Amino acid sequence: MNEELPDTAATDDLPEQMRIRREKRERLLASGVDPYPVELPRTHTLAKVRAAYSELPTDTATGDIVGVAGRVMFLRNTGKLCFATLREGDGTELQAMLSLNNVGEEALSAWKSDVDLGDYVFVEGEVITSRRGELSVLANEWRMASKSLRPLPVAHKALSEETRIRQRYVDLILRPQARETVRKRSGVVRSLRESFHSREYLEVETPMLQTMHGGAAARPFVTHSNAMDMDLFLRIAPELYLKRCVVGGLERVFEINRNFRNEGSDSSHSPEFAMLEFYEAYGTYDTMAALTRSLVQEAADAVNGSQVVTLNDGTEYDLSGEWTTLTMYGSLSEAVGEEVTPETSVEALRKHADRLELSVDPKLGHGKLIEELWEHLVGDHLFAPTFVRDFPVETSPLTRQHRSVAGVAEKWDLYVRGFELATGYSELVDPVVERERLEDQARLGAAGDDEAMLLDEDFLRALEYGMPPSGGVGMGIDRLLMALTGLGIRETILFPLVRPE
RNA sequence: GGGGCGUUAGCUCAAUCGGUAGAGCUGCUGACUUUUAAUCAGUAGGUUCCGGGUUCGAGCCCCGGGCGCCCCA
Repeated sequence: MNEELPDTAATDDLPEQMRIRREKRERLLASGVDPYPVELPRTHTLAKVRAAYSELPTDTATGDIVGVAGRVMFLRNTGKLCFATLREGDGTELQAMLSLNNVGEEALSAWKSDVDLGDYVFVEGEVITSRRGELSVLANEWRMASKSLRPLPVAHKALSEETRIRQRYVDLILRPQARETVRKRSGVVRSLRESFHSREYLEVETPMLQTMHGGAAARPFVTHSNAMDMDLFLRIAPELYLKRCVVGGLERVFEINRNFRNEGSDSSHSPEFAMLEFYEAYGTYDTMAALTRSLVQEAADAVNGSQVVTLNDGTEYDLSGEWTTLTMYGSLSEAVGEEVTPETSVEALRKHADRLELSVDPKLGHGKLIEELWEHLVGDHLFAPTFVRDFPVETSPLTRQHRSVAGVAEKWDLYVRGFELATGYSELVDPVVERERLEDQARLGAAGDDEAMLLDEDFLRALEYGMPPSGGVGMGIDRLLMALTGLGIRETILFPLVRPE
């Protein structure tokens, strides 16, 4: 953004309200007052004053002197008595009062002429309650702590969604829920880490800049290393590195970090998103499902104090207890009213699609058709937390075949409130089969499928040293927040990608 | 990729058929020693997203572009 410099020439072009604030800053400087002092004799946070004097009756003077600071969120100046509501980081507010008797004429008139909504100020004075019972600091002295040069948007009208996202800092100043969402997110991530640490998992950080992308079907972002003179990919998944960790004997590992997928964004997709992946030696897709449920329930408890969470729109969502488990073919058979199995022909599946007036790409094979039909008939209607398991082998190339059911893979997806929250596997660890599957994928890539993977020889070499039987899970952090709050993905991500203004 | 809608004061929004761009809050000046979206009086504030066109005259109509939202693929 090309911002105007605050020199005199540019100042003339600014809107009146910004010009006035810049003039106030200049005036303070000219009179020897630093509008941005380095240090303030603050003795208490606003929260500490509130906590210490929570029981103070109306219209009481304590004789206790404190120094407090905060952003001015409310101003009410009368002739000889001024009120301001100060606010600090967690949203705690405390009133400051400036009376002619206590601060004197000069300081009071300086307050009235210098302080605007949005400024940070410091106030030193006595803790009292006003006649209306409001806990307040009755100032003996005040100072500018940081002069704000931009007027805050009016507090009584909602900011447009675009402004909320583009200027999240303003959203955070104005909207308690914006602050609450950030705290919830932090609480969720902290809860996940604690859940893993209590289960003897190690947190690792694997490459985000990769020479080959893999571990998922998605288009990568491409960048370039000048020093190495080669193209690099931003990772689409950490999977192949986390499996290398398991090969190396790190038998329980997790990673929470960003993935990047060069695809569109909508209410549940963002090109840059936070992902949790975790792998456990000797785990299976059953044990991983149980662990995933615990992680989500523990996160709900941590940030909501309950496994029944209250969503944005006021409705409740129950995450407690056991969750429903379906098989993909079983639930699809029930939905179409006819047995569908891994042996069902492509023609038969296409007939079901036609009958449902679901237009499908004629190039789709059995696996993709099954998934399309399933999403349309079953997945889109799932609301309560549900594991759907045993996917077509063909669409899960890096997953183990089911130990006893032919044609399906030991994979589940977790659906919550109608969207996919997580996916788990009994991992494929046979290096020969893995090589076949990856080679098939690489051939698809050569044939022009942008979502196919490259052949990662180093990953195959790692597997050839032997990977213990393992379970693995990927879960979207942004989506976990969506599940726990009912918000859209652009509200759970602090600074979503937007085009420059 | 296709279609629809939007873009106007610091913020949220009006503006009839193409005919002087308005309101609320905010701001500024003044009054008020108990305010909680204070009240009262006065007052200021505009590249109507950008570029071109039609017209006596364009926020409005036409063409192109930017940004955003929604629906479809």
